[in-house]
Amino acid sequence: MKEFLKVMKAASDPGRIKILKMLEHRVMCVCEIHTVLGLSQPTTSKHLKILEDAGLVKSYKDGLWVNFTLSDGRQNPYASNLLGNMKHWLNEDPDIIDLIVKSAEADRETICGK
Amino acid sequence: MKEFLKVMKAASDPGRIKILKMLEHRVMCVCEIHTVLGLSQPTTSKHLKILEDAGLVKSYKDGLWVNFTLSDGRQNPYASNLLGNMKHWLNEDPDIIDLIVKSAEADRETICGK
DNA sequence: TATTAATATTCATTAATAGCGATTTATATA
DNA sequence: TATATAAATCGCTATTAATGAATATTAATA
Repeated sequence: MKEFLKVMKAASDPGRIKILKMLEHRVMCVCEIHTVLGLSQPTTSKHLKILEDAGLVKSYKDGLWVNFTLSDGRQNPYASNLLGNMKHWLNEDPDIIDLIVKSAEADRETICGK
Repeated sequence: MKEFLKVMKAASDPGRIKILKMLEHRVMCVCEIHTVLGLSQPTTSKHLKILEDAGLVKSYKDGLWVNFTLSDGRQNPYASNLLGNMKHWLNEDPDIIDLIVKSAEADRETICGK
């Protein structure tokens, strides 16, 4: 029950859903995500932690960057199921469409170094 | 996005998940649900409203009683999908097993009239 | 080793949610 | 019409969650 609720709660925030939708298209680092999302870096970092704890995303370091990708979902069946469904959900949502465009343009080299 | 989040939020509370699992087995009125769940009648009523707003359950009146059943999910694809999955989720959870036993024994005629 | 850069953590503030007692509403019936 | 009963709503408190500024941590590099 706890694992299930963790996934549902993780999926209950618009910012976190936007992160999942962006990660469907490509790997992103924290500063790309927070810039595209328009949320502060700490807030974004916390959202990512919640998603990771729920088994929805995973991360790996690359120098100073921390890259996030969608989880393969082998650990958590609820997370796996949600990720599978999400792929054909919200693709017509105007906010999501806009976000995907922006995230495609976002480049850590130009965005993060400022 | 709003409809999706509504379903995820509705599914983020243990009491509401318990309600859904009980309704998989039979129709129940508010007083049966609140008694079996051990939550107050107002709290239970509010949970049911949240579930109904999310398209997860529906209700119909029968005299003084209000009966709740799982929604057929025709209105909301997210709700429909969740209800379908829920049927094979959490069935081994000890709390849920216990709850189903209790809900099977609960009878509005003896419980509610007190 | 000192510095810079990306991310994580801490902290304080505000907003949202769960909970229940008291009350109201709606329906049935004496 | 008066009464009883089931459920919904109101008012309030306590807990949880989201947010960002400030700070700490970690890793690369001058």
